[in-house]
Amino acid sequence: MPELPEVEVVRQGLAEWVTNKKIETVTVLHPRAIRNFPGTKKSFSNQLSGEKILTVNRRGKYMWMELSSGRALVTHLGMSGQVLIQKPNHEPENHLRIRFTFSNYKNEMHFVDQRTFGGMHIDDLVDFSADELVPSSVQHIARDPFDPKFEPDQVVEKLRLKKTEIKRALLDQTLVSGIGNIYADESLWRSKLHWATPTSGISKAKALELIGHATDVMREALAEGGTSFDSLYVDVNGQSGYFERGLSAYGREDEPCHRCGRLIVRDSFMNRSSFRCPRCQRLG
DNA sequence: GTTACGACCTGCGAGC
DNA sequence: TGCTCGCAGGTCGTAA
Repeated sequence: MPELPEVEVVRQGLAEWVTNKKIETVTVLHPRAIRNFPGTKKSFSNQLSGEKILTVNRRGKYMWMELSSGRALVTHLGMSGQVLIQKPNHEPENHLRIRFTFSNYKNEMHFVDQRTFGGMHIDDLVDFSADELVPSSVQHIARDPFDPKFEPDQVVEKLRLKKTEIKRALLDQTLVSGIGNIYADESLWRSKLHWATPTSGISKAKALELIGHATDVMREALAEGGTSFDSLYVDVNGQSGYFERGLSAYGREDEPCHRCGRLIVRDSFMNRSSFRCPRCQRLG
């Protein structure tokens, strides 16, 4: 599932291949892929045709391409989204949703999404802080740990004011962005915290340790090209990452804890799974 | 204002 | 073999 490291891998690939490329045609093959765009498929295509891609940026799991008109093409991969660079005669993917061609580049850009939780839309760029523009639809997203201006102290301060469970807070993209189910479980395992620990009961030092572990585990994953459980997560060239073998909790139900040997358990949490060591990560 | 929860969506695998 | 059902989970809207 694309979380911060996986989206960053895609962003880096896109920055390499589509910067300074001029969009010629845009074909929308599934309406849900542009559900956050207020216009029609045709107007989406018309608004993008002729635009030059200047930069490829990211905040948390949101990615956007800054366009020559001053607007942005915003992309969220959702659960199964991929942005692929393909040769012009490439067989269309089963779940190809949007196809882009360029006037000064022979290859195509394909937005592929099996579960259609992801999508693209066009947005205005607005001031976020000094010399920093973000799409208006991304304004509410907090800085992620890869952001040079990310301040762990501020996150910890806000986190400790919340009245909720620690994992729920980690997944709150308005508090700290980029963390999804996989890296939340890994950070909690490294910090020896149960997912249901109340945020109000966590010391400042422990909360800082947790944010530090979240940052570390996502940096390690980025260095390995991200985490892949299946063919749903790949980079722009269709290659999978290798961090799955670096995981200590997520997806390891009934396997021994790397620290104490007890078998990892799976709990149901927020209608999804949460993996933890029953000895290292006890509640209270 | 804050928190909790259901809905959205599709392919895959387990179970019958 | 073929069918049904549960599961995967990021985000948003709505209810409390």
